[in-house]
Amino acid sequence: MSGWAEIRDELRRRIAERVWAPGDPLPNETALAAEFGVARATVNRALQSLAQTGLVERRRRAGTRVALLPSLRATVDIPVIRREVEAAGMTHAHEVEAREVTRPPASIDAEMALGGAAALHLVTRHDADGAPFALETRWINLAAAPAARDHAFADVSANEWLVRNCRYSRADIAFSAHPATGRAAALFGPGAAVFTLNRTTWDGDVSVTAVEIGFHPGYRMRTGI
Amino acid sequence: MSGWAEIRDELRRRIAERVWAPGDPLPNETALAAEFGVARATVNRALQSLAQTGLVERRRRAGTRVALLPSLRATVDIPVIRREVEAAGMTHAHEVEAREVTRPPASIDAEMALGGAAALHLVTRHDADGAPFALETRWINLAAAPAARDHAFADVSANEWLVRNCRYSRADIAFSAHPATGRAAALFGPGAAVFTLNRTTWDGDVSVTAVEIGFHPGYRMRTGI
DNA sequence: AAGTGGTCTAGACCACGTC
DNA sequence: ACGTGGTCTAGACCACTTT
Repeated sequence: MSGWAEIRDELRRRIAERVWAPGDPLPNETALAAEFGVARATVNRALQSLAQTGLVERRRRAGTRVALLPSLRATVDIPVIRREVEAAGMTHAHEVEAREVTRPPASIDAEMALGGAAALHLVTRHDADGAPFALETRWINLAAAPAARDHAFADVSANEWLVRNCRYSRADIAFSAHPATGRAAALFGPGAAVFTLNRTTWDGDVSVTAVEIGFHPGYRMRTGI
Repeated sequence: MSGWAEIRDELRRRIAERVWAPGDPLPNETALAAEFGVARATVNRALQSLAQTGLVERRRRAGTRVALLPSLRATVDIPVIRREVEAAGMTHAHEVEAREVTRPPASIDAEMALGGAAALHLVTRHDADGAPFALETRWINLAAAPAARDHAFADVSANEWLVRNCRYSRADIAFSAHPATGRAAALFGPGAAVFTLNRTTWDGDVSVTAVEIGFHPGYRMRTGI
């Protein structure tokens, strides 16, 4: 019982066994360090790890308490689609179905803060072993990525190209479900429920790209704690 | 430029500006510590933070490199539904629509490793301002939570009761989209696309509960980086 | 005012994986 | 074998927030 991970596990065990019930305060770091015979920094590492998952709440002066309603906090990995397909042992292909420079609809213009400027619009289909895997509808801010205007995105998908050639500092992400419409209905069947990922990427105050990815029926995004 | 967060930001800036391009190695911790005039532990903290988001990859002896394909890694907060509704300024109510002790279908039996034992089956509806918000279908392993057999779950939802009264060490989580069927079709409209969360919770090798929550059309689960 | 967690230091040893 | 990151220590100062 000396590493911070072991101390984390022991604290987690005590919380699970109600040694400290939800809402109860834990001993302070100095006391725990003395009990486990380690430096305070080691206990601090363990407690910060527990706080990150939401199991305990820490406030200066007030101390550390077991969370009353530990809402689960999970880390999801949002992979590059090609990688995800290949990791499943399937062959990935992608095809540009539409590509044009045009003014986006008002909702996209507002979300990307384009101020009425034209943007590059891309519709791309990802296939896994020849079957439609995901349909990607993307807008690229040409002010943030001017080189995209001259790129066909035939070999390298827009996502991979942007990841490699554009910088970004922040991303807003949302998951939802939508009935298949338009092209998605043709690919996935009318009335299919499409798992949808929306992501808007920012470099400082400038939007880089907004993308909506609709996944094939049966797609599951998995994670764990 | 002294705190670990400032050093993290500076390193992130350099990566964004291609001082170190994807795949490039960063200087080692000792060199960075010397450059920034801080202790190595401070640089270590900053680099661990970057590694956690997937921006850099670290291996002993091989050093730290900018990830080739930085797949986005986001932390999603899976809230207690009552909290989520109330946080939106709406009134939460929930109603138990079905409750029985029975043997679950084979898929649940396998997923929860029940070995054919009966479990508590609950169907619960969550409302926000009187409108259906989510439909919850839950199985509770009575071997792990025997007290659940005598609990009506009228006042406190099963989720909150379990969080407060059961321990768990691990959870598998999956998100997907499904067409509304059965009770969900009645609540959300036939053909609605239902954002679905599946979660199985474990205490060691014993499953505690498996729950499927279908959210109302229009529900979005948001996060960011 | 006082006690808590947050962070930093300078040094050390170790585990690991690449060379 | 050896250089890297991973971790730990003992001490210190600080920021914050509650009392």
